[in-house]
Amino acid sequence: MRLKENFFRGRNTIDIAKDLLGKVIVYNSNTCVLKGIICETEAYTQDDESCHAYGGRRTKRNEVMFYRYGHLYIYFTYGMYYCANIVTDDIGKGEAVLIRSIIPILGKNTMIVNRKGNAKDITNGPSKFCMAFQLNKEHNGIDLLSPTSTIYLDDESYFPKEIIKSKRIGISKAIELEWRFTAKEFERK
DNA sequence: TACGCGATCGTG
DNA sequence: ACGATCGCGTAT
Repeated sequence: MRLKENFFRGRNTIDIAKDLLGKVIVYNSNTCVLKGIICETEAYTQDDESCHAYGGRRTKRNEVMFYRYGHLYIYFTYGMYYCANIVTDDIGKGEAVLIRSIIPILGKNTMIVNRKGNAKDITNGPSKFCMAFQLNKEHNGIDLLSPTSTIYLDDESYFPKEIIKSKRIGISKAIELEWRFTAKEFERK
């Protein structure tokens, strides 16, 4: 069942980051359907120095972070890569969750092709996930909660057996916060 | 207009 | 451990 507004409404970003573990991200492209179980996330809040929208800082790049929860914020980094986030708060707040890793459950062959034929470790990193799903700036600002959107979140009853929290990686500020969440195994209920 | 750096990845 | 590679944010 597709996730609806009530998954986000009135809830804080940290809790949403945890609850996204086990949810399925679906992409209906023109040519195929791709699905993966979200298994690693990182939370980024407004009062978090390493967040693009820290202190309400609003730029052309991070504009989508200030949209309502459920929108997809995709940014370009390191001159080569994209990272995908899900906006988690109300309009004007600027909080989001980075999708760091997924487990492919449908369209894996297509993902391998999208990853230039490299069949190993195809989706275990934020930019690897974007490459496998061919997500780029064209998808920035998509509303995952819209009934007609080609990308959306689905609850297919996968539940993490255990959620491991740890420090976020690849950042230089607020590194002490344990806002990275990982689930290694899931059970279907 | 100029410059330094980055929520990464792949190779060695 | 390190190089690739370029848009963005900040300073001039």
